[in-house]
Amino acid sequence: MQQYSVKQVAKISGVSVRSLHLYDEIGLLKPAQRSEAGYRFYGETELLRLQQILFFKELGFPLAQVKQVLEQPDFELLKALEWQKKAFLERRAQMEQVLQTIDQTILHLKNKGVMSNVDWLYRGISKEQSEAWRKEATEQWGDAVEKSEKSLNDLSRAKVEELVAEQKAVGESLYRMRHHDPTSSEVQAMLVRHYQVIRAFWGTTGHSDKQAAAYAGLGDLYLADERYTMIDEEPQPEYAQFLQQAMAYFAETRLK
Amino acid sequence: MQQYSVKQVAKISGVSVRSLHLYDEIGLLKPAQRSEAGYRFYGETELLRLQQILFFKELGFPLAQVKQVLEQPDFELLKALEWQKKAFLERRAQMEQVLQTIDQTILHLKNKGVMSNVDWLYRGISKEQSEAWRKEATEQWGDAVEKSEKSLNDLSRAKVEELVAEQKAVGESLYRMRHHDPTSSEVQAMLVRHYQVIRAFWGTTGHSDKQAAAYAGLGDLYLADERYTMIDEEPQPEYAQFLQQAMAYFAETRLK
DNA sequence: CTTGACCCTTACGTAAGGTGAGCCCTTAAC
DNA sequence: GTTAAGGGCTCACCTTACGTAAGGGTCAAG
Repeated sequence: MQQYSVKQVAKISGVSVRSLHLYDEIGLLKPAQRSEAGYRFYGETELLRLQQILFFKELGFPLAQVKQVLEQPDFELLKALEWQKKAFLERRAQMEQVLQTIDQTILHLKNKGVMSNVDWLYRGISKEQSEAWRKEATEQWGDAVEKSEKSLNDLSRAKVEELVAEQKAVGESLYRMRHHDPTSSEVQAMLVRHYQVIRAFWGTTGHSDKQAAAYAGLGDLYLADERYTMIDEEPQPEYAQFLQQAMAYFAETRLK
Repeated sequence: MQQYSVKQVAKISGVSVRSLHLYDEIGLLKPAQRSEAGYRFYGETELLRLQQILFFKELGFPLAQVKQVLEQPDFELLKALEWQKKAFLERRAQMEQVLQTIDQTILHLKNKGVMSNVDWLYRGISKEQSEAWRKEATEQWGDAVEKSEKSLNDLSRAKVEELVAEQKAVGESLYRMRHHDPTSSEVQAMLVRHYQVIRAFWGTTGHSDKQAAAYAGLGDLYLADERYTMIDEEPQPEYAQFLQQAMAYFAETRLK
């Protein structure tokens, strides 16, 4: 029967020698024999068991649970696996959102040159946290700007106030038009003003293609995150939908 | 100006008091003031910074890097974000695979009742590890069975040998037919034998619907993991494709 | 004046090892 | 016969981002 030293097992299995020591120590994987000098030697059986250990480790089980699972009959295993699957699905969903956040942040940064802290700050935060912020943000449009006022160091205070007022007015107008056709001329005309405001906040760099993408992206953002279109603490999904469509159309027809 | 105690900040932001202490200690987030008695008090500015911290933490940055990022200009941030995105995409891809593995394992367990250690053992293992195993598994069909022989305690040794031989023969026959139509009668006839062998290994429990699903699932597995259809260390993707199609057809027409 | 809710610091525990020191074993080369 | 290399062993401290006391100070209300 074949005997393998720690180094050999490490090489075969890809785990470190230290890990093997650890697994031995916690009784997860004991060597088949010890030489007189205390050297560990593993057989085929142990390699097989190591495979199982790595399998469950890869699934995200902590070592203690791996140990349990390998000692338990199949029934428990099944339950453990299904539990693990649920946890995995959750984590994946969360990752999806984080990825979106990263993408949008990158987009914003690229098209802005300078970070204004206006938008991205409030994204990708976990439920309770945003919950808390929501309470403080009674009025979406004005408040977000006000909060980030400090960081808009490239704009004068007067300019900021002007923009806030304009933003507010535009927002209200658009909201009143929420049942119009998003591609209609009156809506699109209002979007010109909206676009100007946004540009003023973001600075006006980059190629026009990129600007189009950025503006359309902002529309998607409104759709993806209800906080952007909340009015008096109430989310407005159809308004978000309307805005997104209008902005996409605007980007397509005016900015390309 | 508003002042917040640790407890209040914790409640607002959702982080623990301990974390705030830690962030203070490592200089990531210092309170605006300390009272005479040493009490920490945070202002709006600090809450804002905390939001940023949480944002990057959510993106998976270690605290040390968060600190760096918040001190660096935007340029570095952009690079960091894109780097992070790549890492994220990788992790997601890996998760996808693990999820598949879990699903298949669950399926196998459910349709088998008893775990045979034949298949699932060799799945979901990282590259280097499977690399090592691959070297030892010169002959896929026979070897995998031989290796798991010990655990097939419900089958006699003679029976196992018979099955191994049959499995081998069937596998070779199927391989020779790999350019035939997967739905042809000669292929499907051979699949009957294949199915018998598989059933013998797995035990024969469960509803026929489930058996159909399991058998088709095994076909998918052949397609998903080249190790199942390797011949002389060479992966055989078209053979895998052929097998998967043939088995899916078989499951659909004979097992439902 | 006491009670209870806060706050502080200090310090140990956690998971899964990485890294290194100090020392022993075995083997091949000189 | 010795020596150097390459393992191997144990012991023990380091890491991340906190959790969880322990032991003691502060502050407002009753």
